[in-house]
Amino acid sequence: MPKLGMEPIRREALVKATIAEIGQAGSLDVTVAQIARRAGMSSALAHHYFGGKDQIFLAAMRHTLSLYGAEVRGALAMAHGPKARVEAIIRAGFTHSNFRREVVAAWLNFYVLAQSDDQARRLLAVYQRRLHSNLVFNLRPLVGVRSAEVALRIAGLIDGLYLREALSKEVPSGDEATRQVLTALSHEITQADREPLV
Amino acid sequence: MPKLGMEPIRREALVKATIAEIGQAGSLDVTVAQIARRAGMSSALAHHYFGGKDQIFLAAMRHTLSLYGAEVRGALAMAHGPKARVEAIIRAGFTHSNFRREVVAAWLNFYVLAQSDDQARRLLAVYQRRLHSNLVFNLRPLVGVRSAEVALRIAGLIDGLYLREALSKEVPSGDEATRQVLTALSHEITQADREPLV
DNA sequence: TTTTGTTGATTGACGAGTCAATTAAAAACG
DNA sequence: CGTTTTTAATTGACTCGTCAATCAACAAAA
Repeated sequence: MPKLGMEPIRREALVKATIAEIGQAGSLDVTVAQIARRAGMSSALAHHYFGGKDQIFLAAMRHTLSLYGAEVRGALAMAHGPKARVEAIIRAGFTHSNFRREVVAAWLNFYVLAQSDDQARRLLAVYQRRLHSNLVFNLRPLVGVRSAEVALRIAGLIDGLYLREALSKEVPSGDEATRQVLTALSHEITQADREPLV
Repeated sequence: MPKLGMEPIRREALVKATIAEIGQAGSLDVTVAQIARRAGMSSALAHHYFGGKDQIFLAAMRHTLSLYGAEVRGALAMAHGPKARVEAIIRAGFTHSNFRREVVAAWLNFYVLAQSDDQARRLLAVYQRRLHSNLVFNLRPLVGVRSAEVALRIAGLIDGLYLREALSKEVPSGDEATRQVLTALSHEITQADREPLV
């Protein structure tokens, strides 16, 4: 059986299975055996490749975050002008691939994990900072010095809508959430229009 | 030792200890023994009064939620006029007693629990609906028919800022968060001013 | 003597992590 | 080109620890 070069394949399968399992359970109370079974291998093999449960979770987290990061970068590359760029950032968060139930559940649980696990916390912090500075930078031409503050509110609203999605039983509607954030954004811009320099 | 009427005292101690323990651990991975020790009794007694771990968590949840509910009602009673009432609702969420690290951590974990536990989900849903309809009702005179939508954004922003607080290592600043939400609120109102009927 | 409070000890289940053993591909060798 | 050796892949069985839940027993108030 031993075909060479299985490692990357197994790792990927495990990462995917982890997300799926977390999504189904709705929590991190998921056994290595469950994950391994879903990925079509023994739990011993999962340990062999990842070393431990923590590592598996971390890998799944990195995967989710890097997927999100790629989506943001891709959208930014297409967009011209600050407003389009901000919109691109907002839209990326609610893309179909980022806004599926399982992925949202994974995010929520990563937040929880980040409260006790330092590596998880750092990982999340990196992505949060990246999102924030992306927003601040591109908001500057639109809302001036209020840019930092506006970025906080926009990012906060995005997080909040994510959270609500995690709870609702319906199929996630990224479009609706996007619309809400874009509306908030337009309010912020209008406001800047009224009081150009505060 | 057996003094009569210990039950309510023990229950309360356990509920408080549960919140504290969840806050410290940052997760629901907390043993009954830990909770009981913090509350100054044996784990057997905790089981005796609550029946099981789930019940203890649920009780802690109800406590947190009812505390929050009381705060909202109290603030609403004081406030006159729609704008003051909306502000009161917003402020209540970031009160010192509701915005301590442990309480925020508890909320976050309750969200997670609600994904898998139906009782928890229902409990949270009740409070979310209550908050929502409170907002909608009082926003009506301020923003007209957009009231439902605005309530969604305000509530979302509140949740989002909560979430961020759970992660940040600093001491929670309720004032700052309140300011952000109030600013968003004022944008919404201004907007309504411009386009009275959409 | 009944009721309420209380606990130490125990049970039973579950799950993370380890290990020795097995398979088969690949590489080294003559 | 056969043969031997190494190496990656893979797992079943096992260990060890933890923890929820139970129970029998004791203490003291009513």
